[in-house]
Amino acid sequence: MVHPLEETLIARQIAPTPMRLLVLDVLQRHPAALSLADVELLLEHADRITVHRTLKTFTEKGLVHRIEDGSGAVKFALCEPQCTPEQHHDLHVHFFCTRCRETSCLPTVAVPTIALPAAYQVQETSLVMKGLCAGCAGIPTSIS
Amino acid sequence: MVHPLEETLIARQIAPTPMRLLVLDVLQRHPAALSLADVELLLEHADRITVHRTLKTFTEKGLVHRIEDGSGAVKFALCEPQCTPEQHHDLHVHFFCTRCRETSCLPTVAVPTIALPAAYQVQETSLVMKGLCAGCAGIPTSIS
DNA sequence: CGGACGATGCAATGCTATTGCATTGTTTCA
DNA sequence: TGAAACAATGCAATAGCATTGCATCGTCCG
Repeated sequence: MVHPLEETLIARQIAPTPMRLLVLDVLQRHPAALSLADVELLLEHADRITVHRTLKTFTEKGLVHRIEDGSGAVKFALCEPQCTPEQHHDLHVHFFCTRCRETSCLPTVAVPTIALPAAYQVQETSLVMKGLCAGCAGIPTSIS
Repeated sequence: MVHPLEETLIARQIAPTPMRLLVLDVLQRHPAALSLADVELLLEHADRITVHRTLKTFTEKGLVHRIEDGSGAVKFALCEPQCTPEQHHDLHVHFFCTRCRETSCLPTVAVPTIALPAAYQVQETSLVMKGLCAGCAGIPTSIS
């Protein structure tokens, strides 16, 4: 029987190499969006460049989407199953916690339709909210 | 009579040095948001670090706001008069043109109120739309 | 006049993303 | 089976933006 992780990659036409399975596994286990450095740390012995190219491949194949949360580093999170390489369905809000610096997807909060002057052709909308996440909101300010 | 540019700085409690007046002048003349490198180029003989610190000061004093448009470089644009250092009123949509790579503020397009689960404490909302701007939309794809 | 303070500018550094190139591993086909 | 063809990997090196350290300069104030 083929491993579920392998099936996920094959469904996206990505060759299921060991490294890619490891990266996918990390992404699936982690609820928050991960930066390149995050993945590198979580995998211990992984090469930074290989992880970088793996995430690039994943993005091009529509398996993950990029999130620019203003932290300086681009983060990555798994897409919904219906995403395609041409059209990322990451039309949900992303939340960046200024305390724990974690970025999470809020799949239940849709990005509203916004009307622009007719001359504009919109290809993509990115909506990032910043503040305190559910876990950090109740904790008084302190150095973690 | 005090120069209008000086008045703007003094109103924000920023000492009106020549360099700051130059940077402010560039920002006022330019309709699109400018990156650090943009300002540096437009001022020819300005030092990159000084411009950087000038923009940092302007941001802290509530004169300009930072825009992360995903181009890799942070861009800056003048705030509305009612902005304060504590609360930036940049609650308008920003538009990043993927063709001319210019980022512009759309003051007339407000960011809609978005309800999050109660546990979240929102401090800031950033909404960037990407596509073709009014000027580039009519031009057929070509290498500029 | 002289000290204090802020602003400026040069040099150097850190961090993230990215490319070049050689090696490894796997698939394909004769 | 064996060898070419191709993709994936990993080390080294580079590029670009942001940032800090430190010395200098200029101005304001006592």
